[in-house]
Amino acid sequence: MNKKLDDIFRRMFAAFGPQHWWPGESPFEVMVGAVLTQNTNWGNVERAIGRLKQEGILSPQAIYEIPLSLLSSYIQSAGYYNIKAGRLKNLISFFVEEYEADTEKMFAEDTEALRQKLLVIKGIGPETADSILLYAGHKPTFVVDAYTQRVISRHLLIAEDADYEEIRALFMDRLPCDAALFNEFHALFVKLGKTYCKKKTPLCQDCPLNGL
DNA sequence: TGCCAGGCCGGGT
DNA sequence: ACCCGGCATGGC
Repeated sequence: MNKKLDDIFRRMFAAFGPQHWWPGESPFEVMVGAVLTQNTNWGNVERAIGRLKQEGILSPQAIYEIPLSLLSSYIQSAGYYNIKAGRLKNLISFFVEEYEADTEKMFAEDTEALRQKLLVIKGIGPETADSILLYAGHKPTFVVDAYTQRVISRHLLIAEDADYEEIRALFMDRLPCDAALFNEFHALFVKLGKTYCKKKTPLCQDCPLNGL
């Protein structure tokens, strides 16, 4: 394990403890949440998921069959609801048609092969695909998000203009390939980012990573 | 009150 | 191959 990354992980873990991600009750719920949370506050997503439950349609078959306009009205609180309704449909259609809505079957596939298939789906980009693989499938892939990017560029670990795959490779090349580690690491980046590394505060005062 | 949140796509250069 | 506008709600 790379020393600098090890230090970062230890400091974040010491500061915040285990994050218990993903906050969802089933692999399927994680898949839905992964789409709904695109560029969106998690609180708004929870409300949308609650609504889907309340309407009794938080299941692959129900989402597969429901009219697009009705789906978008239920997920309104998550924002971008017209776009996201379509993206959800795309993902769930793939899930139903290719794997009979069976997560066991889907995640039995080779991780890298499945990742490439997810990336073909319209509305599923690298972060959403990796979130599904890691948090729904417990597959060892590193999730990179805006917080991860901001934190590591502020702490001078990588060029500011590094792209997604570059940053993902940085972690995957230097860490043991362990889904539980990747899970906690990413969740801690989000926690740290929310607490100390916001956009508006260029100086991360009291950030546990200061002085590394 | 504006700015921001656990992105991604499509069209233009 | 990049760059940018669009998509939208709710909390602080």
